[in-house]
Amino acid sequence: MRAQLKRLGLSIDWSRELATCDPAYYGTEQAMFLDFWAAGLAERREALVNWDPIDKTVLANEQVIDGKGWRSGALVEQKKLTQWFLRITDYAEDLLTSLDDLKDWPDKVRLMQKNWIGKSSGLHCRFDLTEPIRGENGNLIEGIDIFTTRADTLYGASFCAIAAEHPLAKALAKDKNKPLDKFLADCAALGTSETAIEKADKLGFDTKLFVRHPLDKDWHLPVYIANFVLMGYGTGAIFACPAHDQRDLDFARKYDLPVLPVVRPKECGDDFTIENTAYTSSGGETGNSDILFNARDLNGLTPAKARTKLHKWFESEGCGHTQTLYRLRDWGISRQRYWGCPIPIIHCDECGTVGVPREDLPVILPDDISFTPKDQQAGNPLDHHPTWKYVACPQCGKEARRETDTFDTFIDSSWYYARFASGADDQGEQSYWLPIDQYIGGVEHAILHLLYSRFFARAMHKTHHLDLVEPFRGLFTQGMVCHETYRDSKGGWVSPQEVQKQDAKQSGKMVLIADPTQVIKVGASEKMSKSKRNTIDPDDIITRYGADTARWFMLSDSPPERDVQWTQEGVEGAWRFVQRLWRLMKTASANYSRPATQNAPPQNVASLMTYRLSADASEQARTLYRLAHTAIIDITADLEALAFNRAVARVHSLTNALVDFKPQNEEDTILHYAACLWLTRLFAPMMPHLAESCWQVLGGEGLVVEAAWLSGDTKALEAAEIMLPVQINGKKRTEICVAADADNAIIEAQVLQDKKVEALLNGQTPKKIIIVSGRIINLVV
RNA sequence: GGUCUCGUGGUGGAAUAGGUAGACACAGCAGACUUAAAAUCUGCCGCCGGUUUACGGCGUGACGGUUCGAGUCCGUCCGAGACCA
Repeated sequence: MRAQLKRLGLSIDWSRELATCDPAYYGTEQAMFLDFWAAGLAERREALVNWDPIDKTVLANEQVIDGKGWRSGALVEQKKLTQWFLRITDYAEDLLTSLDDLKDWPDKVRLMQKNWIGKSSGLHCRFDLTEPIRGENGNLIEGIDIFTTRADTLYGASFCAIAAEHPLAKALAKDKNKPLDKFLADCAALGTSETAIEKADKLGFDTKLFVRHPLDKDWHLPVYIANFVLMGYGTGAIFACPAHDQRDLDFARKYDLPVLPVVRPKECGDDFTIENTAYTSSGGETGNSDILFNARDLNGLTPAKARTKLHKWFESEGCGHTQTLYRLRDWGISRQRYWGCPIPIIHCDECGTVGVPREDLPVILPDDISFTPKDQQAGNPLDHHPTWKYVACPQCGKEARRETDTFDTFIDSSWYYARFASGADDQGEQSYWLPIDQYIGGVEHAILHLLYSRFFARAMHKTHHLDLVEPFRGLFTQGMVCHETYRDSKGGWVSPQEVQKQDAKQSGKMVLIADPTQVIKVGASEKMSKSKRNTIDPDDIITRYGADTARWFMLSDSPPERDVQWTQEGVEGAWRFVQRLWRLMKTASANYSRPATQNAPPQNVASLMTYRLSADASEQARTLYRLAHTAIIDITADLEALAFNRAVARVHSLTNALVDFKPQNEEDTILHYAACLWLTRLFAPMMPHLAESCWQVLGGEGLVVEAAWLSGDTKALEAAEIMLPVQINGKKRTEICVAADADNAIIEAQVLQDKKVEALLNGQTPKKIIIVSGRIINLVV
């Protein structure tokens, strides 16, 4: 990888290269973690996780497929484990509001983070049980606390639902109850991911308990335990309004519970009913086209107004309050894997959880571990290691055990930018380099890496490791490199190296090189991956065509935020263009040094970089000059905007003009030569190796990358006459040539005198003439 | 289901601020050069008419709207993708 990047000629400062598996790197990480812990940003607590009982490891939500471990196929359980967490939720509000300041981030990514943080404001209130019951610990449970963003639908309440982990559910479970135990076990087997819960059948268990409606104490609602209610969000309990929430509706239909709509569109009558789709349109701040009905004292209000009224009422009655909730969860960072940074903690029976003393850092991963122990014991290799985890407690000196979990590897990538920026000696450079001006990455990191890094910067700031809180000032999300996929007649994947396109005169089809009778099925272009064998080895391309061809091709067609389709034809096109440029430069250089121009005024290359055309230059010279300066101005702007594909198109255009240009006199020759120097400067950022060779052949001094960037001669772009398109009733019919400084009256007179226009008007007088200066003329008839 | 983004030739894509749609390239077709091929060069290349020339009609997912003028703005729908549920 390193060799390939070097061959491509990327400007990377390799002296700053780092590896996150280097103990020097993760040792700093361990020290920071201890600082976070001391500052209350890290904590150890029990949490529900996906547990694979065969591999004996925690699984991330995305590693649970259909309730089974992606690797072992075992039914995943929800298990309560003691885990380390970073308190990212402390910064939920800050991470959200600061998004507004990240002006050079794509809106898309900011929106994704906003949704992920998921701030919502709602009502916290209580539904009292008709008969209080004893909890697991003997305490009295008098009611169910709920959180809702839709207080306006309270009169449409049909039942209450609590999570399987809710204290009330546990209270019921303590009296042995077989159907309930089975139900709770099923819930535990479902996994913790939202998608799993969303896709699962809505299942409920009737507790036979009842609660009183807070707005009408005589109104009793049944209480269910439901698998779609999450203990981790809000209070772990909801009131259900099936008419206005799809999940509640699915549940109500299944268990035959009442569905009473209380919100309807203004234009519908009071006979508005709900079939199988909940009416959910009034959730936001807007929704003013809706109105409440079937809602007693709230009838006629808009949902937003009804919410305000109810929130006020609950607060004045002292039985509820407005609450802000975030969807964002704390970041669980414990992993039962060998590949990761050891968590620098020692567990002592006497002293509890003790940090590894600074002087003992880094805690280094052992080399002698076994991944598949003979006794078939799966799980964490660090835990099985015969000696590693046994240490003396740093406080009391008694026998103690190391924490055998390692950090989520996302931690490693959450602060590497700071390590790059501070260099090897750790001093002074941070404030020069940070924040990062332009960060580039795939959009797949929009939430995970980019949110973790933003949090980490804040945590590092709080613990005095960093003097800023936003690490990335500008963000650009680039596309992937894709390639067509190929399959043989048996359906097996075939690599691009093994196929070729037959001549159109034969079949034009893709066939196997080894056996041209075998036709290959061409599939969709997809992200390059080894499994689909649609990868191209950069080394092959560089060896065959050179690094610049590869660079040029990648920049040429697609805008960088989109995927690039890698095609053989495209690469060859880029390669032909490299040859074309090279031929042009050789010709220009030869022309310039021909005896015919020996009498030209002495020009060195440096002065030609700012060459300005003389007043009596030829027509074709003036045209070329204008074209070249348009290119300078446009390409400068394109590169600034990362619009490389547009810059490439303009380099093509200028090259075509230079190839076509046949110098007729001395100034023509000088200009042509100068324009070749300019062109070389312009494409140098994209094809640096070729540019240096061209620069050399043209007799440039030093390196072209070190030559000053060009400044466009804006005056050259001002022409004496301009062509204006003429529209009649908005359709382009012809164009006329007018003086650049002509005012509207002159243009109007001129356009009406124009023979073509006269013919097109066919005797009619325009009702109105619209002239947009420098742009267009429109005659309305 | 909700929110957001995007739909332009055979293909990748241009089109600043509502002002000449299709720049630039890939593929294709025809020709020149060549013993031949490759390379190179020249011409054509949105669709439909037309005396294949001058030109005319249609055309940016579909249908409407605003405007002198809409790929661009607004509405509805269809399709794709992302995120959320």
